[in-house]
Amino acid sequence: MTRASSRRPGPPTRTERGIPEATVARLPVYLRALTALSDSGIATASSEDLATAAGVNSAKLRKDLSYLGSYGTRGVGYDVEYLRYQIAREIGVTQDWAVVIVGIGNLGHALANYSGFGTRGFRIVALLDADPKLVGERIGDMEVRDFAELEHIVETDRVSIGVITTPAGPAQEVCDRLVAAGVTSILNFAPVVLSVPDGVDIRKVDLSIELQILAYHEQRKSGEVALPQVPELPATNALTPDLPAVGGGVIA
Amino acid sequence: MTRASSRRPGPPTRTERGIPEATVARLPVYLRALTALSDSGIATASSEDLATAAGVNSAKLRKDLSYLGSYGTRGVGYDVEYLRYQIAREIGVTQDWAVVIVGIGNLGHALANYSGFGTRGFRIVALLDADPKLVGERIGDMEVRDFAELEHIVETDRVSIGVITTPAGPAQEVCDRLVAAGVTSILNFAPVVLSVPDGVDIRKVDLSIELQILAYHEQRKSGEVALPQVPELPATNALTPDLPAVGGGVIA
DNA sequence: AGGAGCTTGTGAACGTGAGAACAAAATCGG
DNA sequence: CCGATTTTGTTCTCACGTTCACAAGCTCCT
Ligand SMILES: NC(=O)c1ccc[n+]([C@@H]2O[C@H](COP(=O)([O-])OP(=O)(O)OC[C@H]3O[C@@H](n4cnc5c(N)ncnc54)[C@H](O)[C@@H]3O)[C@@H](O)[C@H]2O)c1
Ligand SMILES: NC(=O)c1ccc[n+]([C@@H]2O[C@H](COP(=O)([O-])OP(=O)(O)OC[C@H]3O[C@@H](n4cnc5c(N)ncnc54)[C@H](O)[C@@H]3O)[C@@H](O)[C@H]2O)c1
Repeated sequence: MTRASSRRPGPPTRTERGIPEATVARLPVYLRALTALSDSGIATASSEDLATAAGVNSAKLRKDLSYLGSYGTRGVGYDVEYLRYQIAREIGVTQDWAVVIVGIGNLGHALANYSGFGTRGFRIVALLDADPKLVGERIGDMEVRDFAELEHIVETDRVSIGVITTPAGPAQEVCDRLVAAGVTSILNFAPVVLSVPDGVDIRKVDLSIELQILAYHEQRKSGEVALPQVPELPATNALTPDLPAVGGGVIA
Repeated sequence: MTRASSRRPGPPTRTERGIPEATVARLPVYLRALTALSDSGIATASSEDLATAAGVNSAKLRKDLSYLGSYGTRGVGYDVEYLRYQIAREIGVTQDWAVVIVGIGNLGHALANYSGFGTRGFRIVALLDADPKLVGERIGDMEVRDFAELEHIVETDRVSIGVITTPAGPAQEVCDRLVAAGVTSILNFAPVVLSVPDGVDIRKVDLSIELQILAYHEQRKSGEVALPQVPELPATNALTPDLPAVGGGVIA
């Protein structure tokens, strides 16, 4: 509340062309839905059609789109190609983004083999690993290179996005190197909380967390009322009594 | 406002032991942080310590934990082992959940090779694929089985969680089969919006979307004010003019 | 025993997000 | 040219989530 002139309750905030985060997260879904419609030869779609294709409700979709501008036509709907272009431009996928992947193990290999990135908006410019045995291996039309080349590659290819698929242990160190080299957006698959300086964006993908969230809901579907019995509180902060061993491990 | 007796502003809602969704999503993070602390030999931790380890602010952490009960000690903090057990119990990872993975391609292989699930709370009971060439292949101590065996396996092993790593095309069909077989929680990696009946939970992991969200923020870091020029609106809903080809493709 | 010092648990204020509802704008048929 | 019909863009309201701030409660020291 220090700036932003005189803000009354008003709309969500929308700081000078700033789009609400929840909306930003849905734009890629709309983009994909539009592409699907386009591929089906559909030229115009109503908010209802689009909302169905994107799995949201139509009021939300219209409000989301309204943050970008007025790209629809009342009584008609949206021109699929035109809207697709507008969203792509807003997200920034009209240009190509250079990406490096660090840690070419199980997951790194899968990502490297994946054609979905290359096709649209993202270009993988390097696969990096610290393991000398992996360096030089060919994956598709790329070759695994030594992690030491990071700084050089980032500078040469103007890399702004880094993907971390190393084990949890070295992830923070790798992250620091990426940031120092000039990478300002990071997608992290390692199950650790990474800390980055201001100005660097970080997102994480965490399988174990997703499964655990599902487990929570699953538990309450079946058990419903019958939750496992709670062991009595420890008398004081006594040195941990014998509780069943349970997980959520650091390695998980 | 139809039910729930007389709801005044009151607390978030907390429908009869129901924990807010945002909190549920963070509990696994706390669980991991506690395991890390435990492994470092730390027996007691304050909300501040825990919050730092989990990458959230301490007020939020305390409020989250308060939904589970009063497991801390004022002036002291939380007993690490005890809290870890309580969270694990609440999430439901004190028991093992049987999981099937459908679609053993690049990503399915990576998941199958991953030790992180098996270690705690989740047990992969089958790897399924429709491709006869893959059926029979060994991955670790498991063997790829025919997708046709799904129903049998789900029943025998009481599978409640399914992971979909097939291409987008067959994903809905696979999903329907899973649901029909009795699976009530699904983790989907295919870039499509799956529809499921009430009572089935679904979560998605979508790489392209994550990257596109990063791209959005990246674009506004660099360009800041200088956004690419907007082409003029189409006069009417004329058949789509010549816009640059852009992505977010269905395959992505 | 009593007070000083910490740290939890929670009430209250604030901000963000979702959805219902509707006026405004466009098309179309007569 | 007008009224019926369709569908957007937006307003209003309620629900949810986050953060602050502080009383209550615990430990330890004197
Ligand atoms: N494989 C999965 O399905 C899966 C699922 C969920 C999470 N994860 C997480 O993803 C990450 C990768 O998993 P994985 O199965 O591919 O592991 P992995 O062990 O197969 O591969 C890790 C790779 O990182 C490389 N590496 C290690 N230290 C490095 C460093 N300092 N610099 C550069 N490279 C380094 C290793 O040489 C190895 O090639 C892990 O953190 C894991 O927890 C994996
Ligand atoms: N590989 C990645 O890094 C990556 C990244 C992001 C998203 N994805 C998505 O994850 C999914 C899998 O990717 P992938 O690279 O492993 O693909 P893939 O083509 O390597 O593997 C797909 C597997 O699914 C099997 N399959 C096809 N139809 C099936 C059916 N009806 N029933 C059972 N099995 C069937 C195929 O035989 C194949 O083995 C895709 O939807 C992809 O878009 C993958």
